[in-house]
Amino acid sequence: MEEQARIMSGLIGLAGLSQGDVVDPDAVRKQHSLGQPQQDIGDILQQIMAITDESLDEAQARKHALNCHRMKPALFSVLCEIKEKTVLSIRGIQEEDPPDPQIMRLDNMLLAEGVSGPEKGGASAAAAAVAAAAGGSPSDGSIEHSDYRAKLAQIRQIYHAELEKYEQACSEFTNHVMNLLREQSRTRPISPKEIERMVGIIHRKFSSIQMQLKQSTCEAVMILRSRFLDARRKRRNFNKQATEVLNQYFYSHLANPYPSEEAKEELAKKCAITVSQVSNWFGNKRIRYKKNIGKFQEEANLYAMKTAVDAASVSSQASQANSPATPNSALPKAYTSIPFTPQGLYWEVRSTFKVLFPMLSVV
DNA sequence: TACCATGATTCCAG
DNA sequence: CTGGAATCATGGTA
Repeated sequence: MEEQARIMSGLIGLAGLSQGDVVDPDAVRKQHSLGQPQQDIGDILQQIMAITDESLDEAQARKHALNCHRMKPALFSVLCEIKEKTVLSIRGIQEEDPPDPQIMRLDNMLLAEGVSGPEKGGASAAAAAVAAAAGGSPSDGSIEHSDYRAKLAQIRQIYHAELEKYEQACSEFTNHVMNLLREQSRTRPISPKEIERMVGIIHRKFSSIQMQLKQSTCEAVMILRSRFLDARRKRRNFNKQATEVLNQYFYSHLANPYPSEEAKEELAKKCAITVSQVSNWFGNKRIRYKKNIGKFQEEANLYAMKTAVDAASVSSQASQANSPATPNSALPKAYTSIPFTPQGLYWEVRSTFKVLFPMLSVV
């Protein structure tokens, strides 16, 4: 009975009433049984209205008295339980949402582009991917590639700086709210679960901001990429000297115009172009030569003559004891040591066929 | 401005 | 992965 009285007084205290107002629970019961609840409520209202007249010290003192009440924890835990069973459980249903597919998509893209993820591997992987798409090797070091890499690094830097800012703001805000709630939990019932839930809400809010950041970053990468690809399409004719070197090789290897990897590298170096450009050039040259051998005949003769002249000048410088000049002797060793490949054989047969039967161009 | 030349890209087969 | 073939897109020129 004594305990009950204490709880009652505590609750009344919470309602802002003075403990002296209702001291005896029996008296309360008596009043109720007498059928005077309206009078009772009137009193309580009166007392609530009177709170504003209380001094701050009085209110603080009452608050303190309440906080120190030994039944307070029990009361709060009951209230928390009720709260969870009602309000929070309703909200809880929509809590466990699966990871947003949109944000997963953005994350994957940022990772693939080398914006998020490990610094060096990611960035170089992206550069390599772009280089591969451009048909060049990552070590080409062409202006476009370095430009692309620099721009990507810039985007990456901004992204990480912003992300860090958001994370910091998020944790600061979370801490602030947690402290606030902890503080408030002394004066109103707040369960740890509720705090946790609140933190979750904050994180979700911040992650939506993060998603916006990720989205803009993806857009920036896309724009950069498209610009890069546009630039890639811009064709520049090789200079005269480069074309000469490539043609020289082509016509002096007409029987097997398939430069080895080393030969391609050598040619690339000589022409100041990439290995893939050499491959492209040979691919185009073979197909165009084959399509119209007649048209290229003059060019072929010209380069055959040039090669012969070069060879002659080289052989004249060499001693008589050296091996007799061949069309290839003026070329670097890598050029002359190409094995006769099956493609070469196929190429020769087809070319010969075309020379003999130009009218049968369908073959 | 039309036309051809040419480097690059794409698709496919081996 | 490489090369053939078709195609695209741009450069150069008459």
